[in-house]
Amino acid sequence: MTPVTPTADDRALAETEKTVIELFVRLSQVIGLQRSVGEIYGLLYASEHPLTMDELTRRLRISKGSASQGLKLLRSFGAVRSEYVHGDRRDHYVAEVEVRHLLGGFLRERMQPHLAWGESRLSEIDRLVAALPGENHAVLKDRLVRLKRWRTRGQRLLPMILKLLRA
Amino acid sequence: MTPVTPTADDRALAETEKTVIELFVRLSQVIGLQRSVGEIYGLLYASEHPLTMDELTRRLRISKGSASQGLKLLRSFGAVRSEYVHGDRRDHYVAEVEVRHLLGGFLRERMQPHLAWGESRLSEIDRLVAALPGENHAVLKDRLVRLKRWRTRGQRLLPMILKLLRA
DNA sequence: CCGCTTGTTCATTTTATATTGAACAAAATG
DNA sequence: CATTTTGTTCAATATAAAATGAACAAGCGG
Repeated sequence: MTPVTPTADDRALAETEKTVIELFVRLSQVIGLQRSVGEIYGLLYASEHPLTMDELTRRLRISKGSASQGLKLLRSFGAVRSEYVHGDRRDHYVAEVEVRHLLGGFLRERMQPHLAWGESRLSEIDRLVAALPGENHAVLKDRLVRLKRWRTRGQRLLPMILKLLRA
Repeated sequence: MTPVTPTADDRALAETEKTVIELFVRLSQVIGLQRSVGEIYGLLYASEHPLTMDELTRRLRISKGSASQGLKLLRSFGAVRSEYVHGDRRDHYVAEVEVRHLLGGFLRERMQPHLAWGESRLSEIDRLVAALPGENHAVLKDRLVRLKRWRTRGQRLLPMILKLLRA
Protein backbone atom coordinates (compact mmCIF):
# COMPACT_ATOMS: atom_id res chain seq x y z
CA MET A 1 0.00 0.00 0.00
CA THR A 2 2.75 2.47 0.89
CA PRO A 3 4.45 3.75 -2.23
CA VAL A 4 7.62 2.01 -3.34
CA THR A 5 9.36 5.15 -4.47
CA PRO A 6 11.23 7.10 -1.84
CA THR A 7 10.27 10.39 -3.46
CA ALA A 8 6.54 10.34 -2.83
CA ASP A 9 5.87 13.14 -0.44
CA ASP A 10 3.44 15.90 0.25
CA ARG A 11 5.14 18.00 2.87
CA ALA A 12 4.65 21.74 2.65
CA LEU A 13 6.80 23.72 0.29
CA ALA A 14 10.19 24.75 1.63
CA GLU A 15 11.37 28.35 1.44
CA THR A 16 13.71 27.63 -1.43
CA GLU A 17 10.98 25.93 -3.35
CA LYS A 18 8.59 28.77 -2.77
CA THR A 19 11.11 31.29 -4.01
CA VAL A 20 11.97 29.36 -7.15
CA ILE A 21 8.29 28.78 -7.85
CA GLU A 22 7.55 32.44 -7.36
CA LEU A 23 10.26 33.27 -9.86
CA PHE A 24 8.83 31.03 -12.53
CA VAL A 25 5.26 32.05 -11.82
CA ARG A 26 6.32 35.58 -12.48
CA LEU A 27 8.14 34.62 -15.63
CA SER A 28 5.15 32.66 -16.86
CA GLN A 29 2.94 35.67 -16.34
CA VAL A 30 5.31 37.95 -18.20
CA ILE A 31 5.18 35.72 -21.24
CA GLY A 32 1.47 35.06 -20.87
CA LEU A 33 1.28 31.52 -19.56
CA GLN A 34 -1.06 30.59 -16.75
CA ARG A 35 0.31 30.68 -13.24
CA SER A 36 -0.19 26.95 -12.74
CA VAL A 37 2.28 26.28 -15.53
CA GLY A 38 4.86 28.41 -13.76
CA GLU A 39 4.17 26.64 -10.49
CA ILE A 40 4.62 23.22 -12.01
CA TYR A 41 7.82 24.10 -13.79
CA GLY A 42 9.09 25.87 -10.68
CA LEU A 43 8.52 22.94 -8.39
CA LEU A 44 10.05 20.50 -10.84
CA TYR A 45 12.98 22.83 -11.28
CA ALA A 46 13.57 23.00 -7.55
CA SER A 47 13.14 19.29 -7.07
CA GLU A 48 16.03 16.88 -6.74
CA HIS A 49 13.88 13.96 -7.83
CA PRO A 50 11.37 13.35 -10.59
CA LEU A 51 7.84 14.02 -9.38
CA THR A 52 4.57 12.34 -10.22
CA MET A 53 1.49 14.25 -11.22
CA ASP A 54 -0.03 13.20 -7.96
CA GLU A 55 2.75 14.85 -6.00
CA LEU A 56 2.44 18.00 -8.03
CA THR A 57 -1.29 18.28 -7.32
CA ARG A 58 -0.84 17.72 -3.62
CA ARG A 59 2.14 19.96 -3.01
CA LEU A 60 0.95 22.81 -5.20
CA ARG A 61 -2.70 22.35 -4.25
CA ILE A 62 -3.85 22.35 -7.83
CA SER A 63 -6.36 20.06 -9.53
CA LYS A 64 -5.56 16.99 -11.53
CA GLY A 65 -6.89 18.77 -14.60
CA SER A 66 -4.57 21.73 -14.23
CA ALA A 67 -1.60 19.51 -13.61
CA SER A 68 -2.36 17.37 -16.62
CA GLN A 69 -2.83 20.33 -18.92
CA GLY A 70 0.14 22.23 -17.59
CA LEU A 71 2.40 19.23 -18.04
CA LYS A 72 1.07 18.71 -21.53
CA LEU A 73 2.00 22.27 -22.43
CA LEU A 74 5.41 22.07 -20.81
CA ARG A 75 6.15 18.85 -22.64
CA SER A 76 5.09 20.44 -25.92
CA PHE A 77 7.63 23.17 -25.22
CA GLY A 78 10.26 20.58 -24.40
CA ALA A 79 10.62 22.17 -20.98
CA VAL A 80 9.63 19.02 -19.12
CA ARG A 81 10.08 15.36 -19.89
CA SER A 82 8.90 12.22 -18.18
CA GLU A 83 11.44 9.79 -16.86
CA TYR A 84 11.11 6.08 -16.37
CA VAL A 85 11.18 4.88 -12.80
CA HIS A 86 11.57 1.16 -12.22
CA GLY A 87 8.72 -0.48 -10.39
CA ASP A 88 6.27 2.36 -10.70
CA ARG A 89 3.96 2.71 -13.60
CA ARG A 90 3.17 6.33 -12.96
CA ASP A 91 4.87 8.99 -15.06
CA HIS A 92 7.67 10.83 -13.33
CA TYR A 93 8.36 14.33 -14.53
CA VAL A 94 11.63 16.21 -14.66
CA ALA A 95 12.33 19.81 -15.58
CA GLU A 96 14.74 20.44 -18.39
CA VAL A 97 17.11 22.63 -16.41
CA GLU A 98 18.33 24.71 -19.30
CA VAL A 99 15.98 27.65 -19.22
CA ARG A 100 16.32 27.86 -22.99
CA HIS A 101 14.06 24.85 -23.22
CA LEU A 102 11.28 26.77 -21.56
CA LEU A 103 11.79 30.03 -23.43
CA GLY A 104 12.81 28.41 -26.69
CA GLY A 105 9.77 26.17 -26.69
CA PHE A 106 7.58 29.11 -25.91
CA LEU A 107 9.02 31.16 -28.75
CA ARG A 108 8.66 28.30 -31.18
CA GLU A 109 5.13 27.26 -30.25
CA ARG A 110 3.54 30.57 -29.35
CA MET A 111 5.48 33.42 -30.87
CA GLN A 112 6.33 32.04 -34.29
CA PRO A 113 2.67 31.57 -35.35
CA HIS A 114 1.92 35.20 -34.56
CA LEU A 115 4.85 36.35 -36.65
CA ALA A 116 3.74 34.16 -39.52
CA TRP A 117 0.26 35.59 -39.29
CA GLY A 118 1.62 39.13 -39.24
CA GLU A 119 3.52 38.41 -42.38
CA SER A 120 0.40 37.39 -44.25
CA ARG A 121 -1.33 40.55 -43.07
CA LEU A 122 1.50 42.62 -44.43
CA SER A 123 1.08 41.09 -47.87
CA GLU A 124 -2.56 41.97 -47.62
CA ILE A 125 -1.54 45.53 -46.87
CA ASP A 126 0.59 45.54 -50.01
CA ARG A 127 -2.47 44.71 -52.01
CA LEU A 128 -4.51 47.44 -50.34
CA VAL A 129 -1.86 50.06 -50.90
CA ALA A 130 -1.72 49.20 -54.58
CA ALA A 131 -5.48 49.53 -54.80
CA LEU A 132 -5.58 52.97 -53.21
CA PRO A 133 -6.63 55.85 -55.48
CA GLY A 134 -3.23 57.21 -56.49
CA GLU A 135 -2.98 60.73 -55.16
CA ASN A 136 -3.58 62.12 -51.69
CA HIS A 137 -2.38 59.05 -49.86
CA ALA A 138 1.30 59.80 -49.67
CA VAL A 139 1.32 59.81 -45.87
CA LEU A 140 -0.54 56.55 -45.57
CA LYS A 141 1.59 54.84 -48.18
CA ASP A 142 4.73 55.96 -46.44
CA ARG A 143 3.50 54.48 -43.19
CA LEU A 144 2.57 51.20 -44.72
CA VAL A 145 6.01 50.93 -46.25
CA ARG A 146 7.49 51.58 -42.82
CA LEU A 147 5.32 48.86 -41.41
CA LYS A 148 6.58 46.42 -43.98
CA ARG A 149 10.17 47.21 -43.11
CA TRP A 150 9.35 45.91 -39.69
CA ARG A 151 8.77 42.46 -40.98
CA THR A 152 12.41 42.24 -41.95
CA ARG A 153 13.51 43.52 -38.62
CA GLY A 154 11.25 41.19 -36.68
CA GLN A 155 12.53 38.27 -38.67
CA ARG A 156 16.04 39.20 -37.66
CA LEU A 157 15.14 39.42 -33.99
CA LEU A 158 13.85 35.91 -33.39
CA PRO A 159 17.01 34.13 -34.56
CA MET A 160 19.05 36.51 -32.46
CA ILE A 161 17.14 35.62 -29.37
CA LEU A 162 17.33 31.94 -30.11
CA LYS A 163 21.06 32.24 -30.62
CA LEU A 164 21.40 34.02 -27.32
CA LEU A 165 19.43 31.24 -25.63
CA ARG A 166 21.72 28.65 -27.11
CA ALA A 167 24.89 30.42 -26.04
CA MET B 1 -21.83 74.79 -34.90
CA THR B 2 -20.14 72.71 -37.58
CA PRO B 3 -16.57 71.89 -36.60
CA VAL B 4 -13.89 74.21 -37.89
CA THR B 5 -11.35 71.45 -38.46
CA PRO B 6 -11.59 69.60 -41.73
CA THR B 7 -10.59 66.33 -40.06
CA ALA B 8 -13.66 65.73 -37.91
CA ASP B 9 -15.35 62.65 -39.29
CA ASP B 10 -17.05 59.50 -38.24
CA ARG B 11 -17.39 57.53 -41.42
CA ALA B 12 -17.02 53.77 -41.19
CA LEU B 13 -13.53 52.31 -41.17
CA ALA B 14 -11.99 51.74 -44.59
CA GLU B 15 -10.46 48.40 -45.54
CA THR B 16 -6.95 49.70 -45.13
CA GLU B 17 -7.74 51.06 -41.71
CA LYS B 18 -9.35 47.82 -40.63
CA THR B 19 -6.31 45.85 -41.72
CA VAL B 20 -3.82 48.11 -39.99
CA ILE B 21 -5.94 48.13 -36.85
CA GLU B 22 -6.20 44.35 -36.91
CA LEU B 23 -2.43 44.17 -37.15
CA PHE B 24 -1.89 46.33 -34.10
CA VAL B 25 -4.68 44.71 -32.14
CA ARG B 26 -2.89 41.43 -32.66
CA LEU B 27 0.44 42.91 -31.66
CA SER B 28 -1.09 44.43 -28.56
CA GLN B 29 -2.46 41.07 -27.57
CA VAL B 30 0.87 39.36 -28.09
CA ILE B 31 2.55 41.75 -25.71
CA GLY B 32 -0.37 41.75 -23.30
CA LEU B 33 -2.02 45.10 -23.82
CA GLN B 34 -5.77 45.46 -24.08
CA ARG B 35 -7.29 45.34 -27.53
CA SER B 36 -8.62 48.90 -27.26
CA VAL B 37 -5.05 50.15 -27.02
CA GLY B 38 -4.17 48.33 -30.22
CA GLU B 39 -7.25 49.73 -31.91
CA ILE B 40 -6.43 53.28 -30.94
CA TYR B 41 -2.83 53.06 -32.02
CA GLY B 42 -3.86 51.30 -35.23
CA LEU B 43 -6.36 53.94 -36.24
CA LEU B 44 -3.97 56.75 -35.43
CA TYR B 45 -1.26 54.97 -37.36
CA ALA B 46 -3.47 54.63 -40.42
CA SER B 47 -4.72 58.17 -40.19
CA GLU B 48 -3.37 60.98 -42.32
CA HIS B 49 -4.55 63.60 -39.82
CA PRO B 50 -4.42 63.97 -36.07
CA LEU B 51 -7.58 62.64 -34.46
CA THR B 52 -9.50 63.84 -31.44
CA MET B 53 -10.61 61.53 -28.67
CA ASP B 54 -14.11 62.09 -29.82
CA GLU B 55 -13.35 60.78 -33.28
CA LEU B 56 -11.60 57.78 -31.84
CA THR B 57 -14.60 56.84 -29.72
CA ARG B 58 -17.01 57.22 -32.61
CA ARG B 59 -15.04 55.46 -35.29
CA LEU B 60 -13.84 52.63 -33.09
CA ARG B 61 -17.09 52.42 -31.12
CA ILE B 62 -15.34 52.47 -27.80
CA SER B 63 -16.23 54.44 -24.70
CA LYS B 64 -14.76 57.74 -23.66
CA GLY B 65 -13.21 55.98 -20.68
CA SER B 66 -11.40 53.40 -22.78
CA ALA B 67 -10.15 56.04 -25.17
CA SER B 68 -8.90 58.23 -22.36
CA GLN B 69 -7.12 55.40 -20.62
CA GLY B 70 -5.72 53.93 -23.79
CA LEU B 71 -4.34 57.27 -24.87
CA LYS B 72 -2.85 57.81 -21.44
CA LEU B 73 -1.00 54.53 -21.71
CA LEU B 74 0.16 55.16 -25.25
CA ARG B 75 1.45 58.57 -24.28
CA SER B 76 3.30 57.07 -21.33
CA PHE B 77 5.00 54.75 -23.80
CA GLY B 78 5.80 57.66 -26.07
CA ALA B 79 3.88 55.92 -28.84
CA VAL B 80 1.38 58.73 -29.22
CA ARG B 81 1.65 62.44 -28.75
CA SER B 82 -0.90 65.22 -28.92
CA GLU B 83 -0.48 67.92 -31.48
CA TYR B 84 -1.67 71.49 -31.35
CA VAL B 85 -4.34 72.40 -33.85
CA HIS B 86 -5.09 76.07 -34.30
CA GLY B 87 -8.61 77.13 -33.45
CA ASP B 88 -9.63 73.94 -31.67
CA ARG B 89 -9.15 73.44 -28.00
CA ARG B 90 -9.52 69.70 -28.13
CA ASP B 91 -6.42 67.52 -28.03
CA HIS B 92 -5.43 66.05 -31.36
CA TYR B 93 -3.52 62.80 -31.22
CA VAL B 94 -0.89 61.49 -33.59
CA ALA B 95 0.84 58.12 -33.67
CA GLU B 96 4.57 58.09 -33.46
CA VAL B 97 5.16 56.21 -36.67
CA GLU B 98 8.39 54.57 -35.67
CA VAL B 99 7.20 51.29 -34.25
CA ARG B 100 10.16 51.40 -31.89
CA HIS B 101 8.28 54.01 -29.90
CA LEU B 102 5.51 51.55 -29.21
CA LEU B 103 7.73 48.56 -28.50
CA GLY B 104 10.47 50.57 -26.82
CA GLY B 105 8.02 52.26 -24.50
CA PHE B 106 6.46 48.94 -23.69
CA LEU B 107 9.81 47.39 -22.89
CA ARG B 108 10.81 50.32 -20.74
CA GLU B 109 7.58 50.68 -18.79
CA ARG B 110 6.39 47.11 -18.52
CA MET B 111 9.28 44.73 -19.04
CA GLN B 112 12.08 46.48 -17.16
CA PRO B 113 10.28 46.40 -13.80
CA HIS B 114 9.83 42.64 -14.07
CA LEU B 115 13.50 42.17 -14.80
CA ALA B 116 14.44 44.34 -11.85
CA TRP B 117 12.17 42.32 -9.62
CA GLY B 118 13.64 39.05 -10.88
CA GLU B 119 17.06 40.30 -9.99
CA SER B 120 16.09 40.90 -6.38
CA ARG B 121 14.59 37.42 -6.21
CA LEU B 122 17.83 35.95 -7.42
CA SER B 123 19.74 37.61 -4.61
CA GLU B 124 17.21 36.11 -2.25
CA ILE B 125 17.96 32.74 -3.76
CA ASP B 126 21.64 33.27 -3.09
CA ARG B 127 20.85 33.72 0.56
CA LEU B 128 18.71 30.61 0.66
CA VAL B 129 21.34 28.48 -1.01
CA ALA B 130 23.92 29.61 1.50
CA ALA B 131 21.55 28.69 4.32
CA LEU B 132 20.91 25.18 3.05
CA PRO B 133 22.28 22.33 5.18
CA GLY B 134 25.53 21.62 3.38
CA GLU B 135 25.34 18.08 2.02
CA ASN B 136 22.72 16.42 -0.13
CA HIS B 137 21.73 19.49 -2.01
CA ALA B 138 24.25 19.34 -4.80
CA VAL B 139 21.56 19.08 -7.49
CA LEU B 140 19.55 21.97 -6.15
CA LYS B 141 22.58 24.17 -5.72
CA ASP B 142 23.68 23.46 -9.24
CA ARG B 143 20.32 24.48 -10.54
CA LEU B 144 20.21 27.68 -8.59
CA VAL B 145 23.61 28.61 -9.95
CA ARG B 146 22.29 27.97 -13.44
CA LEU B 147 19.36 30.21 -12.70
CA LYS B 148 21.64 33.00 -11.63
CA ARG B 149 23.62 32.73 -14.84
CA TRP B 150 20.41 33.64 -16.57
CA ARG B 151 20.35 37.01 -15.01
CA THR B 152 23.48 37.93 -16.91
CA ARG B 153 22.07 36.63 -20.13
CA GLY B 154 18.75 38.38 -19.69
CA GLN B 155 20.53 41.61 -19.01
CA ARG B 156 22.35 41.23 -22.28
CA LEU B 157 19.15 40.61 -24.19
CA LEU B 158 17.28 43.80 -23.44
CA PRO B 159 19.96 46.18 -24.73
CA MET B 160 20.25 44.02 -27.83
CA ILE B 161 16.58 44.35 -28.55
CA LEU B 162 16.62 48.06 -27.92
CA LYS B 163 19.56 48.43 -30.24
CA LEU B 164 17.72 46.50 -32.91
CA LEU B 165 14.72 48.78 -32.47
CA ARG B 166 16.90 51.82 -32.90
CA ALA B 167 18.59 50.53 -36.04
C1' DC C 1 -11.41 -10.93 -17.81
C1' DC C 2 -12.30 -7.65 -13.84
C1' DG C 3 -11.12 -4.14 -10.87
C1' DC C 4 -8.00 -0.52 -9.86
C1' DT C 5 -4.68 2.97 -10.89
C1' DT C 6 -3.28 6.59 -13.89
C1' DG C 7 -3.92 10.17 -17.04
C1' DT C 8 -6.86 13.10 -20.23
C1' DT C 9 -10.79 15.82 -21.64
C1' DC C 10 -14.24 19.01 -21.24
C1' DA C 11 -18.52 21.31 -19.27
C1' DT C 12 -19.06 24.11 -15.28
C1' DT C 13 -17.54 27.35 -11.94
C1' DT C 14 -14.41 30.58 -10.38
C1' DT C 15 -11.38 34.24 -10.86
C1' DA C 16 -9.21 37.97 -13.24
C1' DT C 17 -9.31 41.62 -16.73
C1' DA C 18 -11.21 45.04 -19.74
C1' DT C 19 -14.88 48.12 -20.88
C1' DT C 20 -18.37 51.07 -19.87
C1' DG C 21 -20.75 55.18 -18.38
C1' DA C 22 -21.94 58.32 -14.85
C1' DA C 23 -19.88 61.58 -11.77
C1' DC C 24 -16.38 64.75 -11.39
C1' DA C 25 -12.69 68.30 -12.34
C1' DA C 26 -10.56 71.69 -15.28
C1' DA C 27 -10.59 75.10 -18.34
C1' DA C 28 -12.30 77.91 -22.21
C1' DT C 29 -16.21 80.57 -23.97
C1' DG C 30 -19.36 84.17 -24.41
C1' DC D 1 -19.58 84.29 -13.76
C1' DA D 2 -22.74 80.70 -15.50
C1' DT D 3 -22.49 77.52 -19.15
C1' DT D 4 -20.60 74.41 -22.16
C1' DT D 5 -16.95 71.61 -23.78
C1' DT D 6 -13.25 68.45 -22.91
C1' DG D 7 -10.84 65.03 -20.48
C1' DT D 8 -10.16 61.89 -16.32
C1' DT D 9 -11.43 58.66 -12.72
C1' DC D 10 -13.54 54.91 -10.78
C1' DA D 11 -17.37 51.82 -9.29
C1' DA D 12 -20.30 48.75 -11.75
C1' DT D 13 -20.79 45.54 -15.49
C1' DA D 14 -19.51 42.64 -19.17
C1' DT D 15 -16.16 39.72 -21.13
C1' DA D 16 -12.45 36.53 -21.29
C1' DA D 17 -9.38 33.17 -19.20
C1' DA D 18 -8.04 29.65 -16.02
C1' DA D 19 -9.00 26.10 -12.50
C1' DT D 20 -11.85 22.57 -11.05
C1' DG D 21 -13.74 18.00 -10.76
C1' DA D 22 -16.58 14.51 -12.65
C1' DA D 23 -16.80 11.47 -16.53
C1' DC D 24 -14.19 8.92 -19.52
C1' DA D 25 -10.37 6.14 -21.76
C1' DA D 26 -6.28 3.23 -21.48
C1' DG D 27 -3.85 -0.36 -19.77
C1' DC D 28 -1.57 -2.90 -15.81
C1' DG D 29 -1.82 -6.65 -12.44
C1' DG D 30 -3.92 -10.10 -10.37
